[in-house]
Amino acid sequence: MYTEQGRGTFVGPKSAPQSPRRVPVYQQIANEIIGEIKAGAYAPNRLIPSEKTLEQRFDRAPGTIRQAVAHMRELGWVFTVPQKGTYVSKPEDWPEG
Amino acid sequence: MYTEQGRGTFVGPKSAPQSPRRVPVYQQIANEIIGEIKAGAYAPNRLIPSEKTLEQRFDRAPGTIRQAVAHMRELGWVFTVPQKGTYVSKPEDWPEG
DNA sequence: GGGGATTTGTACGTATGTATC
DNA sequence: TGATACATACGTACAAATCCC
Repeated sequence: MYTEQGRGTFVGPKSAPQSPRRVPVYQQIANEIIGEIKAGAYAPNRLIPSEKTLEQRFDRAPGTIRQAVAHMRELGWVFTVPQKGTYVSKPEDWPEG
Repeated sequence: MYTEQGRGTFVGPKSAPQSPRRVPVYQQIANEIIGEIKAGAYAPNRLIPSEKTLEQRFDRAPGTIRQAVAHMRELGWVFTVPQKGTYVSKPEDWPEG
């Protein structure tokens, strides 16, 4: 049973047996970079590769790369300083820990 | 004096006399809709116009409208249910109050 | 159940602006 | 000055979930 704001309360699983639902490309890219951050490839307060560089590495359109970076930003893994670059957040700002 | 995470601490104004910096179109659109929400044009837990409708109303590209909606979402004015639409948040979730 | 319309989500590619170095 | 880097804005296409007959 769950509630959807403004629509009422419903009974039953929200999406059947949790459909596998494909993972968007931008999330796959984000996950890969996050893995590298956790592995220590990019240190806290240090720049990750530029969006341009990531475009080439993943061979994806600018918008897709921007979405990936935005996703990591929302999760707290990185922060961006305009016209400078995107930095790895302090570990205490990382999710689940 | 101010600090930029990862770069150090600096003295002086960050951008001279705080340049007026133009307001992006997506924020202008968001501000206009937020004004209408505050004015009661769209009630809490009710749908705001679809992105398609907003495109026509503001005569802007889809991406710009999506950014405007995303902006309102980040600020807490609305929430989106995929494939259903974007709803006005409960007033207690609105910013500054 | 079927089919179509609606609506948001994802992804592409391009151009230009603006701040930083 | 020039190169780099992110921000904004445009337009297009298709996917996927929902809703309404």
